Amino acid sequence: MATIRDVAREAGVSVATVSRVFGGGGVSAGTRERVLAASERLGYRPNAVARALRVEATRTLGLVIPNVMNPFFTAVARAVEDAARERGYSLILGNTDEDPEKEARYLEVLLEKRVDGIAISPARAASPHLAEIERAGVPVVFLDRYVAGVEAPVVRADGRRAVDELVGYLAGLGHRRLAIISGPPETVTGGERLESFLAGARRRGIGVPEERVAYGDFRRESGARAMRRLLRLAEPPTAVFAANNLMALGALEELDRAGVRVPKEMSFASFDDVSWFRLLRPPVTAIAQPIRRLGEAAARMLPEMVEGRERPGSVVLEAELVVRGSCAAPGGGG
Amino acid sequence: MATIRDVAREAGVSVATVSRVFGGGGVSAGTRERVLAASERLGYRPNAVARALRVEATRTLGLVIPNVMNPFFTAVARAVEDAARERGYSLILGNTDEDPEKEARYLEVLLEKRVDGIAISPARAASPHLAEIERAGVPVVFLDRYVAGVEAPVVRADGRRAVDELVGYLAGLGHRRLAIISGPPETVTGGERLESFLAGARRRGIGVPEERVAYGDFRRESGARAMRRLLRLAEPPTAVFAANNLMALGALEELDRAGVRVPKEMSFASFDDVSWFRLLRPPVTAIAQPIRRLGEAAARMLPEMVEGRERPGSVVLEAELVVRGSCAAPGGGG
DNA sequence: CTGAAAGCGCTTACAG
DNA sequence: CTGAAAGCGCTTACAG
Repeated sequence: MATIRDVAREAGVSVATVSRVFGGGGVSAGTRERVLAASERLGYRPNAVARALRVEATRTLGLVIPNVMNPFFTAVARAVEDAARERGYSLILGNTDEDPEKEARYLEVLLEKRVDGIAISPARAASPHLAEIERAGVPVVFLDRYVAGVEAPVVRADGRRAVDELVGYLAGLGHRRLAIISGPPETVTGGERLESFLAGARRRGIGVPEERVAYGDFRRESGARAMRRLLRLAEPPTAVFAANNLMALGALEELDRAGVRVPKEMSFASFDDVSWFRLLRPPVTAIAQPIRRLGEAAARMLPEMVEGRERPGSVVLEAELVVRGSCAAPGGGG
Repeated sequence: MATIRDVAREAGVSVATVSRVFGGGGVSAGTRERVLAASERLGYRPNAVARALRVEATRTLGLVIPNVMNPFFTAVARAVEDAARERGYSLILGNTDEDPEKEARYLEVLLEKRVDGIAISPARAASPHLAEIERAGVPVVFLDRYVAGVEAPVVRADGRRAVDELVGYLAGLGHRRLAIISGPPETVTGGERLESFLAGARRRGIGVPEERVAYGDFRRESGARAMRRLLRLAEPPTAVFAANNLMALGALEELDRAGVRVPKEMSFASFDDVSWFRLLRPPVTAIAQPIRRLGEAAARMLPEMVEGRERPGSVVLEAELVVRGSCAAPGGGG
């Protein structure tokens, strides 16, 4: 591929002049035209890696998320990507599969590739690489989850109030045997949803014995497994809350397979709302996160930090309970 | 951030030696240790952009898809990302929103960033930039869709047989008023699905008048709009086929909103299978693409081409009709 | 407005 | 095994 020198020679100018034509310096109209014509003839494309080396900025951002297959992250990714593109940044995508090892590898690569900033939803609450990144001065934004001890703004939805509200709703319906399919408690979101569920139940005089807390990993298969286990209990729950959309999918598939009727024989609700929840019979009661607003906030934040305009503060929005038809009074009393 | 010179000075060796330690040249055990210790102390991370400039390879691939929110592309992206990572490549993600302009901008950026290869599902059947990329010698593989005239392998599922089979199935059920919610006919997949649907109907003596061909853009909202239009027809169809998953979602929402009962009052089928189709009542009859195998094929291919081992041939797999419960005899004869 | 030159941080023949 | 030196393709003070 043609280089800036080829173009300079072809146009009869210096490489500095060619650089100015593409970089936006002052160049006379005639010269500019000759340079453009020459670069057209040669099919010249400025080499962004040479430029990045020189100006010490890659115009590239890293986005590290646990799972592209999760519609929540997919929607956030879309928003981030959109805002990044608009501001002239590219996005390197990293899918960690909730695996801290993979996450560590990705962070190393992003560091070596000298990305200008990183948006990350960390797999676990601790990460040595994140501390290194902080030291290296690379702007970081946490998405949905964060790790303590790292000075970086967080963009997330707080689900505690909505989960408490859900528990109240279930209690009001008459449920006393509540179960949760929890995410990993060591993640912020996993821990928060579990704790507010448990606390909400306790406050209402409802005990949730350990056997009715089933731990999953936020992925679909673990949701199915958890539901299978809950259904086999000597005293199965009358209402189950899945702590994210993917585990809800697995749990619903399992209910289907087992022929358990919702909400007649089992009430069900999910954290995260997904478009197809409304199409199910009954439509699924869920806790919706303001995804679009989250994505936009994250997307705006990173370029701001990169360009050093300011240190933005965290953005914490509220998740909302959306009552639909998947919960009813226990004991077939629907 | 520390550079290779800092490490060299700290370890009392030349930069060449430091480079060899990280690049895998022959270095004595003692020297290696001193270099590693020094780089540890300084928190050194090799600068991949300098390396890329020097070796003329970025170890970065571009992935350009029409829509991250489409579970099909999301699954393919995941497979590509996985295989890329395993082979030491990063992935720059580009979301075109089916917009040829956005696609063109992305391709320019990828070209300037000197990615080692590009996997793309083009928005339209023609693209001047793709020709330039070919000239530039950047390896390309087409995913799902391709543009004629560009010499690059394609990885896709051929849906023609399955669509024909679906039409036969519907005809066998007694349907004579067939409708299709088609994708843009100028895309390979849009055109192919529409044509095989029309041809299958014709061959069975069923005419599909123009008013029963509703064009969408492969996105959800267009599916809803199309279904709304079909329902308002003086002679509405008795069976509707949506040409992809997102338009199917929109169409199903519209059927729901209009209170049309499936399959009693309307038979419905979709191209693309999605996990939640099985959870609907009735479960949706669909044409499934072998996504995992497609993703794996694409993922394997690109690094192979980049490393110049060979020019792989195209991979065309077959889509499969999965009959479930959303189609029945017309006229409430379910 | 334009050009010569230094330098961004690496890798890699070449020599020893 | 180790080092000195050239060069990858740019940008940007500095001088004219």
